[in-house]
Amino acid sequence: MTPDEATRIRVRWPDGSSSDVPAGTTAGVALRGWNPEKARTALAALLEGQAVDLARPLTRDGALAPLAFSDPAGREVLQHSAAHVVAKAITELVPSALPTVGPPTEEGFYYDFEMRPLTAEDLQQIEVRIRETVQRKEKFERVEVSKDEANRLFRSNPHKLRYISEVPEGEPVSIYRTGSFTDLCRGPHVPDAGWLQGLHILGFSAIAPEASEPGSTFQRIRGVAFPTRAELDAYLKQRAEAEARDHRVLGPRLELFAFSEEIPGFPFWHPKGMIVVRQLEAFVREHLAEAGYSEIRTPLLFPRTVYETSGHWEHYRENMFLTTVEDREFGIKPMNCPGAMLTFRTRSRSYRELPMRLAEFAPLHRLEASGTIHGLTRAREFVQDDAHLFVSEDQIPAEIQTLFDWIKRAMGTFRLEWTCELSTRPEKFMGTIEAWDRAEATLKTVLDASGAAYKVSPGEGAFYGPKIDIHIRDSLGRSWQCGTIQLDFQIPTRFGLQYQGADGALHTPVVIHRVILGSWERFFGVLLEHCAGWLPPWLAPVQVRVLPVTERQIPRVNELVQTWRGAGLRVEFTDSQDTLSKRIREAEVSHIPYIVVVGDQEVAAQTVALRTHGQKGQRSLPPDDFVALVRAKVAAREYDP
RNA sequence: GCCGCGGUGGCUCAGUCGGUAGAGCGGCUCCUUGGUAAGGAGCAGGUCGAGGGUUCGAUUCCCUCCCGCGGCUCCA
Repeated sequence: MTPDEATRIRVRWPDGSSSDVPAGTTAGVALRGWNPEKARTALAALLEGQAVDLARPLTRDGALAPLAFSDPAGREVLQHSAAHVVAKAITELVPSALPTVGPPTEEGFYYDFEMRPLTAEDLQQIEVRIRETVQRKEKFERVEVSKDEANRLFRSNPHKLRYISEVPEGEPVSIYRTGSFTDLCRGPHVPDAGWLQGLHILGFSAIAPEASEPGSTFQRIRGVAFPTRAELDAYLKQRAEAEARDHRVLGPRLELFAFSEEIPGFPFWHPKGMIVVRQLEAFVREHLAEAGYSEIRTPLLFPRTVYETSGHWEHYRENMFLTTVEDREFGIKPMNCPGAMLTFRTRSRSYRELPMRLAEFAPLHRLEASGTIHGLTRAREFVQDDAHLFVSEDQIPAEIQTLFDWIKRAMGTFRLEWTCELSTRPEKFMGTIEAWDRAEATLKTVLDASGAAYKVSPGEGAFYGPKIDIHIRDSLGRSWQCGTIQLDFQIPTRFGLQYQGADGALHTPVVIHRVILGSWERFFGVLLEHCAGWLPPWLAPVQVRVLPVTERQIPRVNELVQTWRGAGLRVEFTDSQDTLSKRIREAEVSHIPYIVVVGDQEVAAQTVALRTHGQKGQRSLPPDDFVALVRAKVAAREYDP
């Protein structure tokens, strides 16, 4: 029909070149004409920066680029296409299932359905159907329809009808068909399901029903997709390795900590784990000394009245362990704030005392929902490296800047990647909106000045103030909040805290609640996974294991162990009952960084044979040199042995 | 707390279509005295998560609870 065929349009390519193609040429065909090699790995295209299907006809001049799986946006296209194929399988298997949304995620994708709970048998059936769809290379076809038409198509699915109603009036609604399955979707998608050779279901679970639909049940099925089977296999292998470093497995195996069925969520720190905790404490205390902190110790338990003052009774009671003694209600403290506030309030204070920085490492108890307990990273009892800074408003930026610098340094010591988040006023909050706005603006100013990239999470603040959170990731990529800096204009007022200013008038201080590592528990859990159980020498509970080759060297080994312990090294030795190879293996699986072997040669030469984790082979050196080496690594808190 | 899956010696797992259980590692003992990731032999160790029900008989089937795992919600 088209006179347009005569019309040619100009396509600009990423390499700066451009070509003329007939109007109506699809993005895919144009790409092949430009660069067949790049077109081969393209699963979609970028048209003027916007992801589109390869089947999209080009209608006007513009910039066009291939979109491959290696591009984050391309990866999302593949994940989203995978979600459609999964939804197709589920709706075939359970026709009453109502698809809701199926977005890509950081790891892969999920798709939520209003439907009955899935079972393991369902999963097998789903996988069979997915394989069929992929093998048949079923096409993804885009169709644009009117809103009325879309409403007719999805009339049996209230969720989709709601999404359709959100499309601006007059705009066409796009839908995608894959075989028998039709979904409301903006797209784009891969051309066909043959791109999903590496589609894998990670699992399914119930999700909380939407508030508007009480009584209904929703299921989420999660998965991940790769263009090839080989890429999926590589991913699964890496994932299995990550699972092997789970701190919940490593902790008991390395005798660091354990949990008991008797009291879930409460860590038992074993002797070796306690050594690590003490080292972490020392690390943080060094900073406290440099930065002008004082350490305090306050009650673990407060009466209800104190929590009513602090606001915990109203806002946090359901997460507290409560008890009644002599007809008075008490709560075990879930946070250190009340103790710090009462400490400040002991006597009248002067502006000359500010900033007053009070640190407290006390066990905290929170009645976390049973289903959320997760080893050390989510426990019901834990100790934070906590402090409360009582400051005047003009002291806030400098204090937060110092904290930020320290966080950067600390994370560098542990070689942890971290991300930053600014959380703002939640629905349940104390105080005035004006005070909140001021606090949020202050944090934002400091963050902007620091140059750190951060994301804003509206409504995620604590009930008493906005906060900056530091997140680190565990071995499976789950993100955990560790450090946090929270500005609080509320609690000081509620406790009636005051100091006398230079002007002679009484002022209310601002409180900065802050933790750096978070809690020993969570931080250590993540760190253990990060280093796969190979703690840096300064943290390793046993730094050195000494092995005599035969029992002839036992006296020499005893001598070395005595000397080295005197020099502050954490040393163990094993006797000669097992073969040397066996004892080396035991030391390796115990994740001891330095293994020292002493045989007749070493006794004669007055040396030791050193095997260091992460280094090939072994070397011979005088005992004093070895001590100096380890002490230097420990003193500098070096990460590698 | 919600949904799904699971629970067999300290650990990892096999097994019993209902007739009270096996292995490897680890532990202990003995032999071996060895040169950089598992030397050999023997022994000990389990009321099969707990309680109730069905049954002549339950670790096995059913119910409840506890604990664990994966998600959801929530959080240091």
